[in-house]
Formats: sequence, C-alpha cells, structure tokens
Amino acid sequence: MRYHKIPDETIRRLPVYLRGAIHLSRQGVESTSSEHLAGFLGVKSWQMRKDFSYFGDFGTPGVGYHLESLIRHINRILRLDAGHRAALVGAGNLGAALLAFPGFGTYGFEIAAAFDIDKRKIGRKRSGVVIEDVARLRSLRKRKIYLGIVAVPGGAAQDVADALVKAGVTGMLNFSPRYIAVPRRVKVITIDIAMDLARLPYYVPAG
Amino acid sequence: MRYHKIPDETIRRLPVYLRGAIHLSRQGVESTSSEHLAGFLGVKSWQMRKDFSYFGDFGTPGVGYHLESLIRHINRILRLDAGHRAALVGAGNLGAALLAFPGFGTYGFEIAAAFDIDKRKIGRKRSGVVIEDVARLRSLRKRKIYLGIVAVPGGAAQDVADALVKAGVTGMLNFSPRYIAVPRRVKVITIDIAMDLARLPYYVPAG
DNA sequence: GTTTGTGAATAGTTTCACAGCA
DNA sequence: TGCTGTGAAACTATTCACAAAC
Repeated sequence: MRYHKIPDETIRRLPVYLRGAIHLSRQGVESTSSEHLAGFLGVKSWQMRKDFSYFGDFGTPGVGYHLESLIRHINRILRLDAGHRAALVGAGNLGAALLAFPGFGTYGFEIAAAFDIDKRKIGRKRSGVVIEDVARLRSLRKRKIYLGIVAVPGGAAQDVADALVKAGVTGMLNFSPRYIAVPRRVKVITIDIAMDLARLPYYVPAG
Repeated sequence: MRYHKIPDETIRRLPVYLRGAIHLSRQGVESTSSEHLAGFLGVKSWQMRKDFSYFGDFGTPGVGYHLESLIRHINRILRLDAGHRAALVGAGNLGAALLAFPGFGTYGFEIAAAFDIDKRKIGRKRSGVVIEDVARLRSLRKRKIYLGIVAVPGGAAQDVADALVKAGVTGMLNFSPRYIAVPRRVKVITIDIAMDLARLPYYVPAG
C-alpha cells in the first residue's frame, strides 16, 4: 500500500461494507471472501478490495476477511468507534419517524436531543426523547453534541442550519429540499427524498 | 450540440436544477442567468451549463434562461411531464411520514396506494390513502402503477421487491438497509438514511 | 488451489477558457 | 457588453489482470 488520496466514492461505500459485515456477523458468520460479501451487497468484489487497499491489509490471501476485525477497521476509519450523539431539529412527521428509526444504532448513533418551534410539541416525549424549544439550540455546545439532523420545512432550513453552526455543530444531515450554505469546516449531507424519486422515471421504460 | 452519452451525474443533478427553477419561478422570477441559479443551488455555473448542453440549447446568450421553458425542458427529459403514481409498501413510522410528505407533488408524483401486512392498519386511512393488504399488491398492474416505495424492515425488503416486480413495477425507491436484487430492466434507488449519517464523522474534525 | 492487494489501462467527470450569439 | 454552449485538458474513479501470500 502506497500513499493515495482516498476517493470520496470509497468513503461513500465503506458504510455499505460495514453494514454487510455487521449483518453477516450477526448471523454467526466468522469469515468470508470478498466475492461473497460483495455479492451479498450488490457490489463488485474487486471494487471492494480496491477500496480496502487504500487503508492497508484487511484480509488474508487464500482465506478471506475476518468479519469482526473488518468491522473494527471500518469503524475506526469512519470514526464511528466512539459512538456519536446527534440533535434532531423538527419533530413533525419525518422527525418523529427518525426518532423511532432503529437503524441509527447500527452505526453507533443516538438521537440525544430533539427540538421544535411548535409550543404544543415542546415538553412532550417522542420515542423517549423530550422535545425542547428550538430557541434552546445553543445548549448543544455544552452538551457536546456536534451532529445535527435538519428535518424542518425548506423555508426554515437555512435559519436552523445557522443556529446549529452557532451552537458548534460541524456535521449535518439535511432532509429539507434546499441548498444550505455553511462555513467550509462544516459538512452537510443532503437527503432530498422527492429528488431521488424524480430521477426514477428517466431510467424506466415508458410506464 | 453533438452526440454524447449522458453522464449519470448529470441526470442526478437535473432534479436539483428543476427544484431551483420551480422555486424561483414561484417567487415571480421570469428569467435568470446560470450564475444566479447555480449560486442559489450551491453548484457551479459551468457545471450547470455543461449539463444542459447535453440536451440542446436551453438559454439565450447574453440574456440567460427563461424559467418556465427551462422547467418544461427538464420535466420532459426526466419524463415527469405526464405525472406519476407510486405505491407505498410499509405504513409504519417512515411510511406514514412519506404519505404526509408534501415534496412529491413538486415533481408531479402522487402516492396513489399504500400497503401493509399489519391487520390492524389495513382498512384505515392515512393522509387520505386507504391502507390495503400487502397480499393485494398484484392489483398494481391493473391500476397502472409502476413505481414502488419500499418502506419495510430490512428482513421483508427482498420479498416486497419480488412482489412489486411481479406486479409490473419497473422502478423502486428503497428505504430499507438492504441490497435488493431485481431483473435488469428494473431500476432501484436506495436511500439508506443511517448510512448517510455514518459518513459524516469521517469528514468533520474530531468532535 | 484460493483469495488478497495493487499497478496499469480504461472509462467517466469536472474544469477551463473562449468562440460565438443576442 | 454579457452570457451561453462546448471542445479540449485535467482530474478522478472504475476495471482488469496477475504477482504475492496463505
């Protein structure tokens, strides 16, 4: 292994590999080949091996990958090993679904705080989390929460993002259908559900 | 404009441009430059112009783009102009949020049917849609619904996808954390929310 | 014999810089 | 003069094929 800038696409795929490794491991599998794991995940085996090669030797030639150690490696690279707490802003339909969502635990995430602007929701509990007034976002710095999930309507997204940045948040998952401007040190990943649906008709033969 | 295979990345960005054009148009803007529209969306102006160039002349040199005509063009390319009806499978937390989600309308989508396996949910209405028994999925062919939204737990995802394919569905939005195997003619776009969150810590300085 | 790790070849995408049109 | 549309250059990512490791 030599020095290489790691491709963004490789980083995007690492959680896929991690998900597969965790899944097989839970089923009692101890070791597996790149061929098998990649097939299970719908990727190419050489793509997976190439991706791993940027970080060193994960497997054993002639044998394959030891899942437990693979999981440890990927968790370390993605900095998931310490666990992370995130703050949700917006406790509407989508926010409530995210609070109840079991998948975050797989990667060591916990939604540790939730905020809304609606007085009727503030003080109530959803999925074990008390909903706080959005005005109290600044408390995140003291609580050492530096990941935010933006689940508010588009019109409020930039204001919420600004408040999160002010509160010390350095990474955001944005579910609003808006581009969010942030300082360079802050990373925003946008999930625009309707937009993803919108490119489906292009690919399917006239319905 | 010459012949070119259209890059997948271009197709991925077209809905972004469409969203921006619709947004500005609703605000009363009639025409705009690539510089302005791109800045609003957080992309580069030459990227946008290059993307458009694969499909012909959208704008007027010295003037810019007429939004209404730009919207029409992109809608045509993405085959959104006719409108589309989609079937939702899984009326849990996420499914209910999707049923209530206002964003689909922007691109001419409507969730026209919803299915669940839980007898207690079947027959009830959510956001104006009656939840049907998942056993009735096969009726989709007759109803001319060929887009599916998979919002079931991972363990059920492949079975649901198989049933959707059998019912004539050719495009799916998959919210389950699983790779779904389908015939080549069917297109699956997977949105794995936890996975997207999982690559955030890699990019942000140690929290 | 099997499977990994990777240099080299190929393919795809972004970026630039500017000719040409309004 | 202002802005689009696009070839060509630069960059990034995928794919292949096989030597080395077990």
